[in-house]
Amino acid sequence: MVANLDTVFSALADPTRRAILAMLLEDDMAVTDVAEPFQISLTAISKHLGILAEAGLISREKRGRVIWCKLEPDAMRSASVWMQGFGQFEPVDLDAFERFLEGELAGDGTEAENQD
Amino acid sequence: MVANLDTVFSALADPTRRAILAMLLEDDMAVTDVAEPFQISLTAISKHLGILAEAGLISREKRGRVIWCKLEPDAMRSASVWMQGFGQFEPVDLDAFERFLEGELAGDGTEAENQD
DNA sequence: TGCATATTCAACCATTTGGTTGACGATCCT
DNA sequence: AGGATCGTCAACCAAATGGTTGAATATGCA
Repeated sequence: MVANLDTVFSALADPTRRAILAMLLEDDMAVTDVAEPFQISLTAISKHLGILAEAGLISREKRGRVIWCKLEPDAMRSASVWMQGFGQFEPVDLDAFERFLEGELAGDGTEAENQD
Repeated sequence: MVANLDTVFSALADPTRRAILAMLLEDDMAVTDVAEPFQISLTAISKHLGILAEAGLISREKRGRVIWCKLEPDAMRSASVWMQGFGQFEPVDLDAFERFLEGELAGDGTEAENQD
């Protein structure tokens, strides 16, 4: 599975997929359970999981009837390295991260401001 | 200009736009000069620059006939913070960054490997 | 065996995306 | 004023994206 910047960034560009990653940060989950909080069909979630797996951001393992989805945080490394070339971002600020996650899960787009 | 994760990540998902950002890392550039190394039309480049500006990743300033494009690296901070919540990535590895940039500018998709 | 559950597949649809071309407004230069 | 240059606009197009529904496959359970 090749994780190139195209597939990683475009996988991360969708809010549903980012929310799924945030959920998987807590624990591994079955496809059905991943789908539970969303309003869209199970098929749509299955497609999102396929895109995340294609990007290397998650892995899927079938045990019995159930496919377990697991976060693969390493896949973000290439993207992270690329971005850090553009500036030294402050060391991880977990409070800021919590706020972002909350904004993400709340589903609106009010995460950050930036001048132009 | 609001820089939310949707617009930032989807702006970064396109290789032409990432190449433009890498060029602007060297110096501010006029639209025509940004377009020069690419095979696509000036109009297409202009649209890419609009998307980058909309995401807050660059700013544009008109001086005379010429519109100068400037990197705004701060816009990546929200995305960087989000990603770092998924794992502690090693401190900036400039050699790795050079390799990524070269891969990007060469235009093929061989930047990184990742298991699945 | 037979039914229920878990997940994907196939076909379809509307919208977005990345590109094109031709015309246009704005600015510089002589 | 008139021509060349810089950049965007408008209209169009093909392909990709994110969603749907209905059917199919695979597994667990009684």
